[in-house]
Amino acid sequence: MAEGNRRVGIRQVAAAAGVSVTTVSHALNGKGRLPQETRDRVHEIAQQLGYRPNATARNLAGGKTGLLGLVISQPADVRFALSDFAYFTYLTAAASAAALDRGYALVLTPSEVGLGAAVGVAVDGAIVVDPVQGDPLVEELREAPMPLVTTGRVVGDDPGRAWVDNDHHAGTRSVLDHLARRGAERIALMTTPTVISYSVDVERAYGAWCAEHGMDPLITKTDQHLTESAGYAAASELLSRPTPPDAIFASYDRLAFGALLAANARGVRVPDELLLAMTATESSHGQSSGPSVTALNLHPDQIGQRAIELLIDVVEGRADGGEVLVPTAIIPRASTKRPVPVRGSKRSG
Amino acid sequence: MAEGNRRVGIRQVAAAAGVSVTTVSHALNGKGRLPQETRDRVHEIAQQLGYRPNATARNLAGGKTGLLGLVISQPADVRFALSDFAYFTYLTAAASAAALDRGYALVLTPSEVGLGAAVGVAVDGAIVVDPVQGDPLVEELREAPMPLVTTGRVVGDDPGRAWVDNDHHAGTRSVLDHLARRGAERIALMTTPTVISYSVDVERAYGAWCAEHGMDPLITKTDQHLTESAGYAAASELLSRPTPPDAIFASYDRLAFGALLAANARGVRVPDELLLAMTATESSHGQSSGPSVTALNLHPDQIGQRAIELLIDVVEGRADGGEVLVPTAIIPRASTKRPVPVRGSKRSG
DNA sequence: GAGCCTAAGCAAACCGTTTTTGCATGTCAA
DNA sequence: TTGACATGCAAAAACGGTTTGCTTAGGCTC
Repeated sequence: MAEGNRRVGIRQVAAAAGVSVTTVSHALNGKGRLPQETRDRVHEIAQQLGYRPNATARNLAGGKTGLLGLVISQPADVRFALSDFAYFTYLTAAASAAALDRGYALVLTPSEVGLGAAVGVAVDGAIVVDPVQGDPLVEELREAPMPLVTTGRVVGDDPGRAWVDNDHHAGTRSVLDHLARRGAERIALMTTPTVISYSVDVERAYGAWCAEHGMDPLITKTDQHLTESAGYAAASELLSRPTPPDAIFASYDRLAFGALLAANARGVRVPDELLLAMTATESSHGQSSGPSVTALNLHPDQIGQRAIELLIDVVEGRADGGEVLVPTAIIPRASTKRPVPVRGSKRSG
Repeated sequence: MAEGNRRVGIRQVAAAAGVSVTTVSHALNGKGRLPQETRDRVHEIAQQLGYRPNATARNLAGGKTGLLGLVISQPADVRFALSDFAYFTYLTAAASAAALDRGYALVLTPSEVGLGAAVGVAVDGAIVVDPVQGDPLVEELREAPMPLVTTGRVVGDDPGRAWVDNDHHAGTRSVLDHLARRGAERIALMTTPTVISYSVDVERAYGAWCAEHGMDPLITKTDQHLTESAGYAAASELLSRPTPPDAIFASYDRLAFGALLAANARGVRVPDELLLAMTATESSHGQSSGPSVTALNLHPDQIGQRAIELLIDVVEGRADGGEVLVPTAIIPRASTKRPVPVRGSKRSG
């Protein structure tokens, strides 16, 4: 279809349609004052000629770059390996695809570099993943100012910011409910000291749930390395207490896998003597032995997609702030497979 | 520093330097005929004014997009989870940083989408990671034609293509040597059926090494899911043979972790009764129990960086083909910790 | 002194869009 | 009949650079 010696541009379309380039531009972008008939005709001819607008020219005229940046916030004192987190990979892949769909390109920026003037390319907006409290990058971007969406809130932020997050409050409660229905009476929460909104939300929801259910909260924090070893150590400590918990909710999959190993090592049977649940991504079937672990699925791909959508809305002036909550889904597996007691004769139907 | 009401452009610099925009452009890009003195002066003033060239305008004038695409090739019949591979994460992150350094933006393209006309943005060149034999994407890009660099070769390709890869041949031999020096006499190779140059190279090097050392080759292929379970199953089968191997070289870290579990389960002690080595990335310390596993480090970050460098050379016409080999490094750990026998009285020094 | 060459630098065209401005029409109310 | 006001479209000016040709001044040769 692509005839002619050069790539087909707006001028070729205009010539073929017998109109001016202005009209073509207006018709294709739904602007200006044109009868529907003209719009349709231009569209059709553009289609026939295989016209693809030149994004660079469009960006230049529009004063933008067409680039969006994505940075993963990291605590200053710990360099955890990105690759430990399937979460980031899924989020990033989905975000990139969503951006492409909308004519933007997503560029991953190493957090050491940031997005300041030092970077070779300028971006129209940025996503910061899991901002750690006090991360200077967020401050810097806000000063710029640069359109910004965070996934996970900035702890301590006022309302009105643009962010996308899971509904960790509801998710945590659903896991705790799940464990309680299966007989858990002392549920421990295993989490990390890193101050991101995720940790804060989970702890808070756990605290509230415990208060409501008259359960003593039991929170254990691992060190900052989210490895099986950390989970192993924390679980070993928990299980060696005089009154050990009868359920553990781990806020990262690898902590749960470590906890499972610790239970095995001590001869504590899961799920018979200990219930185990974790927060995870789709891919967290990855543990290699023992019963499969019940998971609260965070849908990082949805987070990534929604973050891009929100960011583009901000960039293009359709939105300013905006709080998007992505629901979580609990996936029961063997580690909590126990009969649910029938209370009284309560039945639905 | 940034004075004036508008962002400083080439015209502002020209005015401040008392020269034309042509001169500024030439001075800053090292083109045209100008005395060094003028170049220096323009540079200095540009610096003072905080001039940053607008990449979009530059691209428009130059007829490029400033975007490079990166796609991970996948076998048609298997969707393995990207996140299983720290390798891809490291490679991608390093590639992105390298691209930014050179004024390009790297965009991750989902392999389902590819890089054809269907994608919203056009790219100046592409990297295909680990092209699987018969991947139509590579064909398509070559037809386009689009500047292309692969990491890992396309199996069956003629020479003259542009690719970056580890020296798997040398790497494999160094692992086998390492195992042999520690007493291994029946080394099994555990790998996968996926046809990428990596698998092919490793198998070939293994075969050659065995022939040279008069060892019977023993290759076991797992199913295509590169999980601990797959490694567990394959290792179990190996260890149940009448004459089991006394060493296993796994071509993926998770296969090795699974093999370790299988050995534990059967009471086979590592490294005393079985030596274990694997191919891996920096982050592959991730197994949760048992001895740490000796690894052949692939340096995916270097692969990513070199691939970008080569691609930009191709895009900008400085290169056409080019074969870049990145060395591997063996990292001895507990799983092969055995005394190396002193042969005769041979000593160095 | 005419002719020629070279170095240094400028003006203007161009890249492919968007957006603003303005000019014909046609329609309708006064 | 005559403004007043939409309507439909075109011309031209951005957007911020790069690139292609000049022009000009000076030095050299004959």
